[in-house]
Amino acid sequence: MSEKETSLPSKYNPQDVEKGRYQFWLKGKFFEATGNPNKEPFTIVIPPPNVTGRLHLGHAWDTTMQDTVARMKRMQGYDVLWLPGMDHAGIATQAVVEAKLKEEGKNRYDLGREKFLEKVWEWKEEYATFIRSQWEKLGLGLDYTRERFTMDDGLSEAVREVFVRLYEKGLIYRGEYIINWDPQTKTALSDIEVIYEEVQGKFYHMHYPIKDSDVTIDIATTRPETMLGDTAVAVHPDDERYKHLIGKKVILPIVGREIEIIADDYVDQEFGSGAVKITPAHDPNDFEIGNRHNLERVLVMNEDGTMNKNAGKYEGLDRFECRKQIVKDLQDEGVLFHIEDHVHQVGHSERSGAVVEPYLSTQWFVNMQPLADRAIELQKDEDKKVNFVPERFEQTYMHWMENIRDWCISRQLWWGHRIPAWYHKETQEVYVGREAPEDIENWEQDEDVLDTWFSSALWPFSTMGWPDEEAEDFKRYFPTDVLVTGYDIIFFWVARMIFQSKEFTGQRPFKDVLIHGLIRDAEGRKMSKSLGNGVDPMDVIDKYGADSLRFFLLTGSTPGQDLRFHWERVESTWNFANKVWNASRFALMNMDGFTYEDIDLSGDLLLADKWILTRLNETIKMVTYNTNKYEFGEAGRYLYNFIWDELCDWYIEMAKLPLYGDNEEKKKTTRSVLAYVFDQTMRMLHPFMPFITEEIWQKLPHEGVSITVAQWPEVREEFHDEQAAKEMERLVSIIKSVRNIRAEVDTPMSKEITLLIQAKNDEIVEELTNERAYLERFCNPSELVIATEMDVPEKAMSAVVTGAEIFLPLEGLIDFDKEIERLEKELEKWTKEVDRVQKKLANKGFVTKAPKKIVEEEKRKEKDYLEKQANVRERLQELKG
RNA sequence: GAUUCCGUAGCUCAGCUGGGAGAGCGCCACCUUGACAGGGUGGAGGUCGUUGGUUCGAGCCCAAUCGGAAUCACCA
Repeated sequence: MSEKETSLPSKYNPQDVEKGRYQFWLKGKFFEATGNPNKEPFTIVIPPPNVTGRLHLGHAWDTTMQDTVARMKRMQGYDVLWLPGMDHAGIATQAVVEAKLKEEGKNRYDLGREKFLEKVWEWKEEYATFIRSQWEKLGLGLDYTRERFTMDDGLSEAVREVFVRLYEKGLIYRGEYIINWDPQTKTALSDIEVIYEEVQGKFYHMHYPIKDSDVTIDIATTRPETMLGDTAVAVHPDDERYKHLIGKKVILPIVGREIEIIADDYVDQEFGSGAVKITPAHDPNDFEIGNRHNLERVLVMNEDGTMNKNAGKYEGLDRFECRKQIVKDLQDEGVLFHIEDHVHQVGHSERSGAVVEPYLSTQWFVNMQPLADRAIELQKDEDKKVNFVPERFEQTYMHWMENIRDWCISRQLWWGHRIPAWYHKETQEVYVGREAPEDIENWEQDEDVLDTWFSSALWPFSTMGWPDEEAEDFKRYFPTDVLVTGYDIIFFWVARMIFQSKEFTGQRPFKDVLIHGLIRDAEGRKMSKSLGNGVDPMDVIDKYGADSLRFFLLTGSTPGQDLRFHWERVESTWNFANKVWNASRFALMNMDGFTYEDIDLSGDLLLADKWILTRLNETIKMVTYNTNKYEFGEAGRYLYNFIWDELCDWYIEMAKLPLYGDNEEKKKTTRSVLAYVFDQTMRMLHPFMPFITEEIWQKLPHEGVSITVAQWPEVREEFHDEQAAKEMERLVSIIKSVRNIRAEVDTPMSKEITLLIQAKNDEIVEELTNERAYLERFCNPSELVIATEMDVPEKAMSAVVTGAEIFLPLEGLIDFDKEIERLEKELEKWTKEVDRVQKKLANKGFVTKAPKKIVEEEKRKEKDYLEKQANVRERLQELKG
């Protein structure tokens, strides 16, 4: 083994530790899937971030969880493929590039389609580089040899393949329907891209005059400007109030158009006046009614939300300006007779925030029902279904699938996968195909592109070479093992991946899907640009290091819950990292020249050694178990407690005894245990804090080139020592009691005291005598007596532990009244415990029905408590007497 | 209207498919012990929202109820 630097600076500095480490990993190709046939594959595909900008804390959280799983699996010997990539994010990306153009006083039409797309590609390259550098800072073990982009050739081929196949099966169709129109970005949206918000609006009540009569019919609306497109008034067929009017004509005010009063079951007699204006071109329900009654569809708006020529004198006005005008005019004409406040839900575009307009338009749709049915069916097979973690999200998913609506997939954008449909210039014939038609000069391709999510839905298999089903990666790494994402995109993405995967590969896209929540600010608000409360993960890393950020994210919440960001909590994880650092520093300081080959655990182990190895076993068990269940918080807590409380506070303190002593044999054993425990601990901590653990591990006696490919710790039964655990417990109780009494009488550790330990039997005397050195180190006695029988001085403080009583003769320091008071409290405590246990044991139901193990445990406790109670009582009587 | 989540120490949250209430931060007292003063030791602080039920036993299961949040669907 070559000579190496074994010392560490006294302060943990994440910048120094993390610098260059990622390059070392990449150079070693530790993150590249090997394809090794002797290893079992384990696959994760990254949820591709949008190429619109910086990664936020949500990405950091999401990817850290994936990295943690991937790193553990890699160490466990799997051939791990964690595939990186990015999403072209149609609307979002086009919007930012257009915004940039606007700054230059241009728009996309000035450039033209081709030039504009060149600009977007430039933007994409810039941000892809930026995103990769952020992944690097987070320490993500990604296989860059397989990085993908949703608009790569291969992925685009997959998109066309899926489109064509669905079209050929009749599952994709084109038609004129009411869709959600965003007048700002001038594109159609799918239903889930519309966010409904409660808005304080108005409810306008109007009289529509009935032709050839002096009566009117009252109707109400929240969007009075749409009345320009009314082509009927509908009432319920059974409504006694209106039955006689059915078939009569109404003169549409302002417009003067004659429209019919029709009867339709859809109308709710109870709501409003029971009569509804019907605008088939601007309302989905009215559209349906219009179809049933063969009504004319009158579109009154342009694509940008201004009124068109059908609006007559209102032509050119913005829809909201038109509303104001028309309200005024209707009032003047006496048609509009009442306006009331009305709170209702108004749809807004997820991307632009604009009020969405229900709008008649020709678009492409996916006929969802058959696909959804198959996805629902999939969940019925326990071995083939997608396992949601936490389980409850499966219900959310299923509910959506069971109430599925057709998916509008065309978008009036330029950035994205252009729809593979061509229209014959003369015959208007439609051609859908993987390639353009041969006599291309006679055809025109559809101008529109596909919804971004159409390509993301194929991500788990399009990235692996599909539609080539013989592609090696596809055969080996698909289906993937786990997908990690937030609950906010279950519908957008998770659900769509599942039905597309089922349809095209016949399989689930991933075995597990781990759903996490949202990151919020310290007050619990969503982080958003408008609030300006966002925290840049790179700022956190600059301040506290990636390891601290990661550990905070992993341990900050439980699966499915939201996570609040608190700087103080990141700081406290930094403290933990610093603790790990300094404990390792101590270990290294005592390991000069010690090599991995020198580790020898076969010698005589001291109590502390046996105990820490037992605790290590337990920790390995719990960390592995919980990480496998994606319970990173629990796993992290086991690591934290083991390292801080057991390893640092007890083991290291106890190890100082042999390390600072002159028994070379014992020193070597302790060094072995230290080296072994630190090695194993660093490995376990590595998926959580990759940088610091690699740094320390490299300096520890170790074997292998990188901790990233070191073997994951295994429980070693030969190290499990129940007896040592018990003895350690007694020892710790004694030490803590002494500390307590010292605190009570204000006697710091530096002052020596006399310590008398009266053990219950000879075995315990022997046991404690063996551990005498520890007692001396931790209690600092001038005199230490351990015996079964002894003259107990009257003037002494005392305490009881299991199997022994301790006395500290502290003449002059003791306030006897206070000591009696303290012991009485103690007695009360044990009496209470005894009562509780005895009551439990006297309960026949408990003894007969509770598991044996529990009953035995209670019996053992009863014995222990009775003994302690008796000892305290006796002592109290002595003092009083 | 349907569904879901949350309510536990001053604050932020854990609590492992029911078996004696935990952590971090904050607070109080003490400690310059040779890895760490961003440390150590000791301590205070909780009717586990409320009420019922199931059970030998409930923070955990069931029902109801109060309060907070989210998602979906909505009547013009």
